[in-house]
Amino acid sequence: MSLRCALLAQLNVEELSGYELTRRLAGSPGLFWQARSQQIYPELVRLEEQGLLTSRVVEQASRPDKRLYAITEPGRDRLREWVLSESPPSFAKDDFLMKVWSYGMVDPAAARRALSLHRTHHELRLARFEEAARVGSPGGAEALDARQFGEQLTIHAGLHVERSLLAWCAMAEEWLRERETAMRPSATEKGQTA
Amino acid sequence: MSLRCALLAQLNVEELSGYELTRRLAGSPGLFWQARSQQIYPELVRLEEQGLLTSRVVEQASRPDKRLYAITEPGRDRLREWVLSESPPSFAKDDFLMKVWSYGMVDPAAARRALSLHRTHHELRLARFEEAARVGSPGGAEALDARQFGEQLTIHAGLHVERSLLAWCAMAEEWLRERETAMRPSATEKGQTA
DNA sequence: TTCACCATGTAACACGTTACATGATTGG
DNA sequence: CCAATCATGTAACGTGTTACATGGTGAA
Repeated sequence: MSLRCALLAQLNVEELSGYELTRRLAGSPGLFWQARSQQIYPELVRLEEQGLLTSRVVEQASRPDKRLYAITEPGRDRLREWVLSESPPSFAKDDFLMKVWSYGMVDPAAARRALSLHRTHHELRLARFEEAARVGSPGGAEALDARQFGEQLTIHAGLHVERSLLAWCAMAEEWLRERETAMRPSATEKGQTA
Repeated sequence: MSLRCALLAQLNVEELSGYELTRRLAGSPGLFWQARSQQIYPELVRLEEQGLLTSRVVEQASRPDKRLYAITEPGRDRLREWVLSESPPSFAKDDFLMKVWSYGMVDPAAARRALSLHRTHHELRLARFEEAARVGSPGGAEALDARQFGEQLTIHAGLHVERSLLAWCAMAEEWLRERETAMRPSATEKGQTA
């Protein structure tokens, strides 16, 4: 439903090919919304059928030909409407937290290792967001054009979330360390229940 | 894939019916993983076919009979393995942030209204997490049993994330206010591009 | 020559949501 | 009598992933 609108949002800025859209959705917007080419190409066809996009083939020497998609007026209308529509927050469906839910039932030391590995993922993501923030706003806090403005907002959302999750990881590791030492003396069966 | 394990995690604590599991996954752990009965019942059947669960029918007077599911040893093995397995962070696929990406292209005042509505959702969720933290750890910081330990960890993850998102909302609303006033003087065509 | 990049797809499957369907008991 | 709660499902659909498939160009 909203891959549809993610594509419209990109094409609202400029004309792009399916290939280039695929690359975009692995870049900065892809930090919180990724999609694969196999999903994108058919979706573009559907959007054109619905009149939200038009396309034209551009012949290229020394490269395969490509089909450039452009947004139409109905497409812009659809996008505008969608952008301002309400959306419930979607921090639901988290694999990792479902695992953490059982951390009281496994060996605390093993849990702590898993957690610390997970933390490295978030450190990496934070670094990516920081990089994106630097690259995306060269003129500093102000002087953002229309596209950069929204992009920077989303990047900062990422920064906020990643930092808070790293803080949580530190707290959780501490909890596990405490649990570890609290269980050590009496833990003849290694404290495993799960 | 991990609804499977979400169910195993619940049943690792106690024997439950499909109905009760449905209720659980709309409660405290369900704050970050929800599933509907229509998905749960068939999944339980599949898990039993695979030998990860067993079930027995309990006849009830004055209530419909119910089928209680219990985890088996292979089920526990599967769960243990899953709990400690690596999972990449999953803050991907966020509808709302995809919308925010286009906030530079719509009327800033309208965007700010949408954002402020979104903020109320997060305020509500934060309140739910705070309530869950209070109810779930009556004995204070320590004295958590095996189940409460993991549950509290996940609840605190929720607390961290919700607070950071509220901070971000405040920042974003401020950005939009600034953009609003910056555009107002020269904005004869109301500043809409999208 | 081999690898990476450009460029576009199809097919099968897994996962999740919506809508529909049934039927008993308890409390207001 | 009506609504809510207990209890369990089926069917259709939409979305997303994995695997498979093709073929040209440019650089090392």
